[in-house]
Amino acid sequence: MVTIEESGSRARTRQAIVQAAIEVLARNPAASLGEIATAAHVGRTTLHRYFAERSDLLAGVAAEGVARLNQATGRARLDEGRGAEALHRLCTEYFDLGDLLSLIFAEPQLVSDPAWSTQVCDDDFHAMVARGHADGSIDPALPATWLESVLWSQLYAGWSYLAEHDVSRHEVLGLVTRTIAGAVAPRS
Amino acid sequence: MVTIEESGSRARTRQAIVQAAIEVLARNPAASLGEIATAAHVGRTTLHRYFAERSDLLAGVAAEGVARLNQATGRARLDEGRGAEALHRLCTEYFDLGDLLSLIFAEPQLVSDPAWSTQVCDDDFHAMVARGHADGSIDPALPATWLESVLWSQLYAGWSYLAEHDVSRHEVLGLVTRTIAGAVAPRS
DNA sequence: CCGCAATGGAACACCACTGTTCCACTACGG
DNA sequence: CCGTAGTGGAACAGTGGTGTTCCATTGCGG
Repeated sequence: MVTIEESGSRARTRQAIVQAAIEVLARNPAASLGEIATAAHVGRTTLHRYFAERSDLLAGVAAEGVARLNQATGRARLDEGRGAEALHRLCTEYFDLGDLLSLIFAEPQLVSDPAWSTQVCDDDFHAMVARGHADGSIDPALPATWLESVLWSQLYAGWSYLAEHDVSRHEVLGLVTRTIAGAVAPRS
Repeated sequence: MVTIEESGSRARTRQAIVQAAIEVLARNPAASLGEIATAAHVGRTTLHRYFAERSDLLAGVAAEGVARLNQATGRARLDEGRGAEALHRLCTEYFDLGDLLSLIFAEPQLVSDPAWSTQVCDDDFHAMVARGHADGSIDPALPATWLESVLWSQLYAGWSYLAEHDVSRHEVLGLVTRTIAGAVAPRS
C-alpha cells in the first residue's frame, strides 16, 4: 500500500494525526483542521506537512477506516457456523470499532471514498446471510442488503445509547446482539 | 405559541422557508443560507428578514419538527391495545415524517434545542413499553430507553435503505416493522 | 391611483478557516 | 560537535459564508 517508506517518527506522527481526526470528526464532522491538530498534540503546520489539503486527510482517514473494518471482518470468520451465529460474531467485532462507527454515520460521504470499494465485507456478508436463510437461522423475508442496514443502524444505536445513558459497554453490546438476534430470527 | 399574528402572506413565506430548510439541511447539514433561500424560492435578504441569524432559523426548524412529531405521536394512540401493537402504530406514523427523520440524524444537536423538551412522546412511550412488558408482547429484557434508540435507528435504516436501493416506500415500511416486531418479541 | 407591505438584488464589512511561506527551535545520529 | 530531520509559531493572502444596509420593484387593498 505505502510506496515510500517513512521513518518511525514520521509514521508515528502520521498515525497520531489520523487517530485524532477520527476522534474529533466523529464528534463534529465540521471540525476545523486546527482542532484536529490540537487533539493530535501537533502544530497545524505539521498537519499540513503530512496532509496538504483537508481532502488528503479525509482520504487518509478513509483508508484507515477500511483497514480496521477489514481486520474486524476477518476476525468474525463469516464462513464458519450457522448464519445467525456468524452475524452475531460480526456484530461483536464491529461494535469494538468505537469512534469509527460514529464517524461513519457522521460523515456518510466518507463511505463513498474510492478506497471504500476495496472493502472485504460485502460478498462474504451476502454469502453469510444466504447460508442463514438456508440453515433456518435467519428470517428469509429479510434480504441481505436490508440486514446490512439493520446491522449498521443497530451499532449506531448502541453507541449513541452508550453516550447518553449510564451503562457499561458490555451491557450495551448485550442489548444490541439480543435485539439483532430477535430481529433476524425466523417467525414462529 | 406565536405571540404576534402575521399576515397570511408572511405566514406562508415563513412556512416555505422552514420547509425548504428541513429538506436542504436533511441532505446537507452544512448547507449555506443561500442554498436554503434558493430552495425556498426566496431571496437571501428575505430569509434574513424572517430569521435574523442562522440560529434563529434552526430554532424555527426545531419548533416545526417538535410540532410534527407531536402530531404523529398523537395519531399513534399509544395508550390503546397491547404494547407491541402501539409500538407498531408509532413506527408507522414516524416513518411518514420523511425528511424530518433524516434531519434529526444529520443534526443531532437539533434535538438538544430547548423546544424539544416540550415533546409529548417520552412519558407516553415509557408507559406503552411498560404495558408491553406486562402484557407479554414486549421482551422484558429490553428497557424503554433502549427501545427508543432502536425505534429511531430503524427508522433511519429504513430511509437510508429507501435512498440507496430501488424499493417502494411501502416495502421498506414492511421491512422496518417486521424487523422491529421481531426485535421486541419475547424470546421463545 | 396612492400607499404600504413584501420582496429581491447589489454592495459592504466581518469573520473563520484554509493553504502557504518563512524562520527558529529541538533532538538525535554520525 | 555539527548537520539534518522533525517540528511549531507567526504571518500572510485568499475564500466563502454571514449579517447588514440601501434601493428598486411588485402587488394588492382602500
